[in-house]
Amino acid sequence: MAAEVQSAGWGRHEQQDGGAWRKGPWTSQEDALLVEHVRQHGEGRWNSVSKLTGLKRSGKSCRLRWVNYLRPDLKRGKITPQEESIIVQLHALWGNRWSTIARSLPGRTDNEIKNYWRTHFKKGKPSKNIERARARFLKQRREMQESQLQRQQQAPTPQSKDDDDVVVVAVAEARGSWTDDDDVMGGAAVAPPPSSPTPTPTPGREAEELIMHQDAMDDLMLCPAMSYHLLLLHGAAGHHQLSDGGGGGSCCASTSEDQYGSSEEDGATWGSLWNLDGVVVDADADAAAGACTLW
DNA sequence: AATGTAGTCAACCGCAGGCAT
DNA sequence: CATGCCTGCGGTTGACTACAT
Repeated sequence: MAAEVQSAGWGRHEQQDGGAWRKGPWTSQEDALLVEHVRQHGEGRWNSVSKLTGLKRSGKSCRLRWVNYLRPDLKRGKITPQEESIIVQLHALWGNRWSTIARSLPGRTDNEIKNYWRTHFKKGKPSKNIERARARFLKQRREMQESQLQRQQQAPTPQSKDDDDVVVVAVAEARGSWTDDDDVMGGAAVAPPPSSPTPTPTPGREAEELIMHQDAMDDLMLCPAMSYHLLLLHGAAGHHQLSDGGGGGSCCASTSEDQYGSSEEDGATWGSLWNLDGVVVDADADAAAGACTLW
């Protein structure tokens, strides 16, 4: 039922003025009309756009155009290696849930990410950067686990809970102080799993979910920035504090432009975090891992 | 310079879930 | 509770561009 109704739904207000919806590329005039409409009425109510603006576009088309092209917070330009790594790792975690992945990449649309994936990974091999990053993350995770083990052996803490559980809870608690808009990797790290699209879960609820998805959290450790957050929460990152970047809550919680724009110093921030180009995956990889200063 | 091929991107289509009535 | 509508998502397509031959 839904299918037929739905298709009809979007085209239902059909034929405004007896004519069919316009299709194909948008003109600048149409864009202007849509932008003006959103400016006045906000997002949503897409089906009313045609009535209010005279635009001969379906609500569905209007929404798509706005979301994928006209939104002011969209980031233009190529996907950066950092973003690429995030995409790959989140895809490994979530599969083709492009919208979920997109939420971890402010300024990028699901469509963009989807296209990028299809172009770069669908039929080909992952880039060198990705392979390097994967190798490094695996290695670093192993080292982390080893160091944790050592810590536990050397100085058993009064904590009754397993370390990983503590991390999970800490992440959930920290969530409260991070904003979705600002929090790039934080969003990624604590984004609800695919099966639980909770709009605004309470911290407690979220902690519960995260604990429930302990396996997923384990996978998340593959992502350097996510792991970084976890390390921060463990107090293992020295002077790097979550308060860095103000409300952002982390070194990588600045705005999208800040992160990937042309800024060199921001590039340095990411560089220190990801250090993709300098990573060597060989016998000296240990040193390379160390070169990732945040570890 | 012309042609073929691959890559990229915008847009469409169908489906499913949520919400209101 | 059932029905219909709205919105969002993922898959797919087609046009355009860049590059190779």
